[in-house]
Amino acid sequence: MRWSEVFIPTLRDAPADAEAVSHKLLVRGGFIRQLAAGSYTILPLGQRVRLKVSAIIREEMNAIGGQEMVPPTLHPAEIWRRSGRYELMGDNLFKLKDRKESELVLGMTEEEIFALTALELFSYRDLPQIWYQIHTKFRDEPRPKSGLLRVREFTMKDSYTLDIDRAGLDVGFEKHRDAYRRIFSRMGLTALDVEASSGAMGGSESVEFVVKGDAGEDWIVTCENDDYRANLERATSALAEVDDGEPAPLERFPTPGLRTIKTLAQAFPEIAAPDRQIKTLVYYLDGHPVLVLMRGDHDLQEQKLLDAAGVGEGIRPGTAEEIQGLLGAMPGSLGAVGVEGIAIYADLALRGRHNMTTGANEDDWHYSGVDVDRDIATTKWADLRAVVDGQPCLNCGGELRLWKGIEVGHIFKIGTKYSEVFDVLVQDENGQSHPIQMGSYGIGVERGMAAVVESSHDDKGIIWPVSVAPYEVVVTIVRPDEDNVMAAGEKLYLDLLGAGVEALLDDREERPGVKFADSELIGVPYRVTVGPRGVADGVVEMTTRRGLVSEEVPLDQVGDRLIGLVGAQRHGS
RNA sequence: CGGGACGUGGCGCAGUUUGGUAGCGCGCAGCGUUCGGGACGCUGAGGUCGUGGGUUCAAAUCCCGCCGUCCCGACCA
Repeated sequence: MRWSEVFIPTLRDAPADAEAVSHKLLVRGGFIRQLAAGSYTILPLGQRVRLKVSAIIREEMNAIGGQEMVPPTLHPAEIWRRSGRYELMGDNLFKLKDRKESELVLGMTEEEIFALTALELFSYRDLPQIWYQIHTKFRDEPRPKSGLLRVREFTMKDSYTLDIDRAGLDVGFEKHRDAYRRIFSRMGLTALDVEASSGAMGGSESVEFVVKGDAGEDWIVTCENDDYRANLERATSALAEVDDGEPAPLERFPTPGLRTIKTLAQAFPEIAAPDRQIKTLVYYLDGHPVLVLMRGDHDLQEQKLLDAAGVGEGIRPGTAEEIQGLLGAMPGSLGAVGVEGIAIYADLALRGRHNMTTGANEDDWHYSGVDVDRDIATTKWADLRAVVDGQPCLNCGGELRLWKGIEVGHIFKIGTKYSEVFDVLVQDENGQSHPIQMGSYGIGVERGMAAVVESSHDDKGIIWPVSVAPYEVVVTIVRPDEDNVMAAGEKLYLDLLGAGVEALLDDREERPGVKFADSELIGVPYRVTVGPRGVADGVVEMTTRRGLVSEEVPLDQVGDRLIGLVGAQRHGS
């Protein structure tokens, strides 16, 4: 393409409120323009990148036996009601009505649709299957942000595995893990697969692919020795043994004005050190109150509570009034000793502990000598604790590190949730019917693009890897008005095109500085500068975008050099 | 949804406190001089000041409602 003829609206000024680097650079470089909150036009330059990302995904999905299809994104609400997700997804699901007042929804992930399609599978002989689509998803995000990183309409590759049994599901899951590793690596991303919470998707096990980056919204926990990695919503750490000493009797004692873990510990260091206290929190899960017990020096990880309770969303702390009505005391003097009729979730760190201190459900009174197993009617034990930076690794005792990441992919073992709802049954070799085991796997295409920019840029602009670059080479003509220069550049450009290299000819009537700056901003991996200074001597300057290193190359060799360089990197690594 | 901020040519902003009929930089068009790291001169085009109402002789400016966008919190590819 000739730059003078294509639509690449670069900007000198960044959008004022853009906060993520990728947002700024993609707007400035003329890749995207915002239409509304969380809604972007992908401009020609952006579309070239998007198509390359999609192509990589498609190749790798096909390589593991994936079959692409195109289901609708507009669905009857009825289908979502049947799976229970019409309610579960809450306001995140776009809902609308047609002219007949029939209720419709816009797909935000499509387990339901693929499960229905799978109704045409009847036998174990038909399995396994891997089906996928690459197209638009809608989510009514409460807060779109950071350009392409979080939007309301985006392209997702979602695939679904269908298997006769758990073993088959495990195989499909691992195939996806491998495919995802290759996809992200080919895109030039360093993505880590980490254990994650399954959230509203349902299912037993999930792994998230994350790319390190401050613009991300995920907190990731990894061990300094590299043998542990998990999402904070899921992560856990080793705990030092606590010696509780000889059991003492349960006793009430006055604690006037002591309402926090800290002040109580200071007043009664012997019996109320933070790790000797039981913190009692009141939460409402789907409208039902629960008591959540944590060790005094630990914080609750809310997602873990949701997972333990099997609740999709609908979590909130109780208000002071609710708590007063429920337990008869205000926060600061709460406890679960003797409490009945309310579900009690206790963190595993409290298991087997005695000589503990906790509120007595009367303002300004506490209990000491609490034996958790003896005195508290725990409904459910669970790991509810939020990991803190520096805690010891479960596997090796090394220090855990917390860092922010961008979730670029997520793979789930769903199991039979949807196949049971929609009666997707297949017969095994003995003629017995089983609900199909489903897996569900997603990659956000535009978010992936943004993640590449987040992790590959410098103060001049984007640095695209060849594998996803909008153009592979830009031929920059320094003086397009000088015929011999223009002719030399044009010949090189045509030679590159002829060899299959995606070249952009910067033939614009601009000063060299403008052209250099623009090509660096849009991140083309290689630039050849053709100017009067070199053409006279038969040389041009070849510049690699990463590091901006330049060298002089004879004009008659530069084409082959570039064809070789680009060809070697086009597939990604 | 809770908290904070903003809305003025295509982009970035000033003007609002103290009402007087809209300005700067970039970009854009024409001409000329320039041209290996974001040039310069001259000329010019382009604005319902988000929107509806109110106050006033007079509103970008003051008051009220609405809409939109961004940032901080709870959700996700």
